[in-house]
Amino acid sequence: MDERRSARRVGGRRAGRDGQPVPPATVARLPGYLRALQATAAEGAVLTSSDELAARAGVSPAQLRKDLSFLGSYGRRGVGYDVAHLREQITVVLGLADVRRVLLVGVGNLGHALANYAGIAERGFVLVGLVDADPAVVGTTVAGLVVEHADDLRAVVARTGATIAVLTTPASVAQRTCDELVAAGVVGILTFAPGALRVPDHVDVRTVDVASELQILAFHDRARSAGGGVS
Amino acid sequence: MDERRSARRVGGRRAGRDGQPVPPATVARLPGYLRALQATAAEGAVLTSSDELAARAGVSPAQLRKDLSFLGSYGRRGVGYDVAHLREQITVVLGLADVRRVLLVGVGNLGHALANYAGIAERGFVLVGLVDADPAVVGTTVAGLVVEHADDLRAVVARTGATIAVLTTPASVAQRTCDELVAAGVVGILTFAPGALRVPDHVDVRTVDVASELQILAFHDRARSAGGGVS
DNA sequence: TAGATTGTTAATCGATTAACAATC
DNA sequence: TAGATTGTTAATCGATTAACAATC
Repeated sequence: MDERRSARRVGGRRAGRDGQPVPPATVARLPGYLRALQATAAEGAVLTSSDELAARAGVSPAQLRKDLSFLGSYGRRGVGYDVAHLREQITVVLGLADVRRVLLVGVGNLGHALANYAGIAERGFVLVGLVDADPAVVGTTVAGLVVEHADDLRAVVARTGATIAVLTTPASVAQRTCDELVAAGVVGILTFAPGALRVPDHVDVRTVDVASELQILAFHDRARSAGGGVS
Repeated sequence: MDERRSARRVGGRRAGRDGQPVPPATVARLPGYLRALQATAAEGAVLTSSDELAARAGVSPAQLRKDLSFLGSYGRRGVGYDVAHLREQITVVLGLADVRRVLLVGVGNLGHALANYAGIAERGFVLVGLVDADPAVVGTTVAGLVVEHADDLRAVVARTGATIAVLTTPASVAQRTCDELVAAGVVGILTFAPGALRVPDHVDVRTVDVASELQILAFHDRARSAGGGVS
């Protein structure tokens, strides 16, 4: 086993260059750094600093340097970071060196919007399939793909080689669909259905719940107005 | 000033019943508990336990009890929690006792889908306005509301009394639109545009970045396949 | 009373921050 | 060399977990 090629795991967490695991909180910020670097590169800058990059990403310079230190030492003291090189390193760490294949399940209003969302393709992914249970939707073309039937989900995953799925079905069928995706071999699921999904340990779930986000905002809204007394 | 009615603040964080602040991590889980309680109530249960509720919400019973303890003591030892009462308490804490008015800015594919998303109304919010910069969209009716022009944003906020905004504009105009929302008096913003938004301290921002979520999933996907050697 | 289940405590764990030595 | 900026350390802070006394 070639240690330079293989990924070493430390306590179930992917190891960085030096064998240290990358903390989840750091992983969650890496996409923001990558995006900030792309903006910097677009302006033609060759070098950048933790100050500049942190400002763009909306974190503190200390936080940024700490995060990058988990990946390795990609900056030069007194100089800064090479934009192209750091961009490349983060791309590799995030697993975006190879394009990831994404399957979208549930082509309703939201699924339709996401299928046409350019940001997905721009940031390392290919949409390889669309699946829905509604006969009226199956067979139609959305974002250049023909929508296939939910009954064929397993075959679609096998044929397309999708490893990541976006789940935009009604909440009532989310868990069942999730189970089918897992059975088909998908290892990452981004769900927009409210409610917790149960998955085996080797599967990763991220949940976007719009109403929950609004409720969190409402908490602060209330905290703000309650003291002041708007009357 | 009546202490029983007014909200006390501790270090800028809203205080719970006993004056202790509610930790952000706890606040972020409250919507999940509320939803679990609604499901429990829908099944006709009058009492529930930390075990059952935690399982539904996808957290540990210890976590749930700890979280609820920040709000006060709403359970009975040896008995459990009264579903209706706990539901009411969390609703109040989250600031959902009064319906919150939401403005949606950017009626493209995604904005259109969100405007029609029933979950928003079901969970304590009213959509009170739609705004877009595209003359082809302004004047059309979406989700029962006539889309107004972005130039009138300030007037729309004033007229509708919206305190929370959903931002689904292109990334290029997100910061400018955000500034206008803040100037108009909005105190909570849920943005779907990638990239950090700068806002004053009294404004709360939550960001949903679909591509970032996928990239986080890609990290784990890579971690998984790199060790195993698929070929 | 006996059994069940909360609310709270203390211990552990992970994340953030600040400061500065290393080094370009 | 002098100035700049990283990478790392140590301190602080916040979140999670496990255990159990309180109490229904």
